[in-house]
Amino acid sequence: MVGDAWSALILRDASRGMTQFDQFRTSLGIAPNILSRRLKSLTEAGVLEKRRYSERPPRDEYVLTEAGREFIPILAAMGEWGRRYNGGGQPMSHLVDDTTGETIHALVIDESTGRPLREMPMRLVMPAA
Amino acid sequence: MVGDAWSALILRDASRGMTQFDQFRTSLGIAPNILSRRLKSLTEAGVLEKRRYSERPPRDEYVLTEAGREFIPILAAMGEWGRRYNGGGQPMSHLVDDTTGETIHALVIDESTGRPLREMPMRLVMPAA
DNA sequence: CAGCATCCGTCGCGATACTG
DNA sequence: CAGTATCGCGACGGATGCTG
Repeated sequence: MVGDAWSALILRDASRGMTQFDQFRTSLGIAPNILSRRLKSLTEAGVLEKRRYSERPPRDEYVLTEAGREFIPILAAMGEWGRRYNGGGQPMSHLVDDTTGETIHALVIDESTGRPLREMPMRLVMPAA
Repeated sequence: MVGDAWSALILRDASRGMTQFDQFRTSLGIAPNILSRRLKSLTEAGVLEKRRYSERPPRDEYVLTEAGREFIPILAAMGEWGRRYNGGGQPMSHLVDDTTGETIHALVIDESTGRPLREMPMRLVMPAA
């Protein structure tokens, strides 16, 4: 779903409250036809929802669905990883808690035990063929 | 890094202990030239390491680096997401704790507060231009 | 402001054949 | 077992122009 050059960035911007076509366009510097294509595919994938917020003139906005909102932490985890292993000491964007201002470090755990997945021995179980 | 059709699947298989060219090839049904290309790019990305384990005949194996191992939980989180929002009730592969047999549910939290990122108000801070 | 239509270049994948 | 060489195709991104 985000295996292309732009979709992940669009979702990131959407999580920051961006909703309009032109906001995405100017924020990302993406060609309008490409943005249109990606917004459509993200909508069809069920992570964005197109909503008409004005009839005259007709205006649509794109907002994250629940599935889309639930995907944002994964983007955050990818960001955390990139900062650690590909940052190279350069200053990079990062997340901060909007209430305390503290830097956020994304970590993937097992929900029931609370243990980091990184240190858990696990097995992938395939469905019955 | 995994924005193509195969790299994520290769890393997944590598996390299950797969190391050899032909293991990946038969497991995934990928064309050999493509596999070669992807193994090279993943190696250059620093998530796989090529190691010679036999001199005569020359044999190499591909093993996850620390960066590669640290990426696996992110794949797990993506799998969890897909199961929830794109599974459609169909039987899918899932992770189990290898010691207890319990099903693992990946969750992204903030490391210092322990709160799920999903329910945290956050802000993306850009580096100084 | 919010797109769609068209055309075009590039890159990644797939199939096949071949090598040490 | 572990790749390389070659070819064709499709998907994606980019530029440009047009519409309501």
